[in-house]
Amino acid sequence: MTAPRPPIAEKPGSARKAPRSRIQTRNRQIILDAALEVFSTHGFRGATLDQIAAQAGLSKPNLLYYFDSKDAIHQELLTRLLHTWLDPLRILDAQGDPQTEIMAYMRRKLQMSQDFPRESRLFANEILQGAPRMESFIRNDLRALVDEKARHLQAWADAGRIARIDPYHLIFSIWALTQHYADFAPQISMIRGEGHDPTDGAEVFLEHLYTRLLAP
Amino acid sequence: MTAPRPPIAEKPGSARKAPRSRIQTRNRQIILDAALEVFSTHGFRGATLDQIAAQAGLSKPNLLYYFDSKDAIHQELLTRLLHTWLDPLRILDAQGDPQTEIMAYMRRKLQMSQDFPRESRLFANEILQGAPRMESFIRNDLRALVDEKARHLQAWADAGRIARIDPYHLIFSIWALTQHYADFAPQISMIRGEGHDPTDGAEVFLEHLYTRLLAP
DNA sequence: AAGCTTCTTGACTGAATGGTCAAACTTGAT
DNA sequence: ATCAAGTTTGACCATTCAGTCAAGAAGCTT
Repeated sequence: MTAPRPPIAEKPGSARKAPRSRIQTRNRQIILDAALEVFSTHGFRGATLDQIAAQAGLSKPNLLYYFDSKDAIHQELLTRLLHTWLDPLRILDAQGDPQTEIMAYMRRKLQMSQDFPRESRLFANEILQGAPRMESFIRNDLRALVDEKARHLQAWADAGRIARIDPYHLIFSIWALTQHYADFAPQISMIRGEGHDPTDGAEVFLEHLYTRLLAP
Repeated sequence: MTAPRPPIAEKPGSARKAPRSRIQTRNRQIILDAALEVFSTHGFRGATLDQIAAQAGLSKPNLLYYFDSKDAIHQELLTRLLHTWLDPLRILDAQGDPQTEIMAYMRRKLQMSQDFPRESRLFANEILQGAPRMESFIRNDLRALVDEKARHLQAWADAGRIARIDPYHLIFSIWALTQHYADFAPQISMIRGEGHDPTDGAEVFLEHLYTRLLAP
């Protein structure tokens, strides 16, 4: 019944690894940057293509020349984000010194909150929505990594090298404390006065906190 | 030019303190409950009246019989939320025992995360959007309260009754840690397995943490 | 400069959205 | 039972939204 349709030249945004021209690389990046801004503040459903187009300084049809759909832009952002999201924890070394390692992990996460607040908000927005687009990532990749690192933390606690605390809650506490400085930055600014950087004093405080928490 | 328009009977949703029938009280509550569910997961712009109407089991025009607009529903939710949001901190007593007071504050906040996760997510969503609808609340009410309590904490620290830590970051840490269990509950569930309550073990962990952090 | 490809956009479409309205249905006081 | 007030909704409207398309503009290669 269905007539065999002739092969159609793929749009550059499409799946296949099409070689990308300078213009494509540049404009895709501009679009992703604009989309990150909009998605991270309004969530997926609250963001509009017109808004992203305006932010990017491109026309809406032009966005859809580079990406197949609103969904595709969002998906690309998430993919790129999740690819690097695990890195700070992955680096945590079971062979290293417990306090140094955990402290360094905390510092890496805090640094990410300072350097990539929009990515942090994008992630937060997804979780608030129930994480429908990240479920498999969290259930598989993230969970496996956390389980592994939690075993190391537990081993350190058992060996008396750090205090006897629940390793999962230790990890959650680092996520909570560091991401708070990115996700709740407006609140912090309004309370502390617009003068400060929201993270002013955070590193000192968190070092103090984890030094005391971890001491065996 | 404009003809003087006759006084119009106000809709029940309108501003003035109209006396409310049983049906009104009941349906307004049903609507607010449904709206809280929807707004807290999708944010203001991502939520639709149809979705709220479906959740409430009412027709869309019926929603707008009880509230003037989508905005009015959201505003009412925020007003109710902010009215009670400060209470746990307000109770903190400068005359009491420092450790007991701070610990009790942390426990009250954690309890609120368990009891009112949707309210917590609504708040988080607003902050992620830059807090446009809560700016004056944060800049005035919240800031004044935090400043006041921070002075008490500072006095305690100066008197050597708790450790010398930045009082603002101490408060932020309590917000971050307790709200994380509400706002990031899906992530926690997916990592720990659906069996647990996300807040399992949280109280013990946080008590341990603040005991060690606060000790002079 | 010619000719081909890549890029850009104005004008459009169908569906969704916030909101209106008049007519119909309930409720409660008499 | 009656009637006015309170409540509910189907049909509708203007706007916004994601996405399409054909035609034109800009790059690239020769």
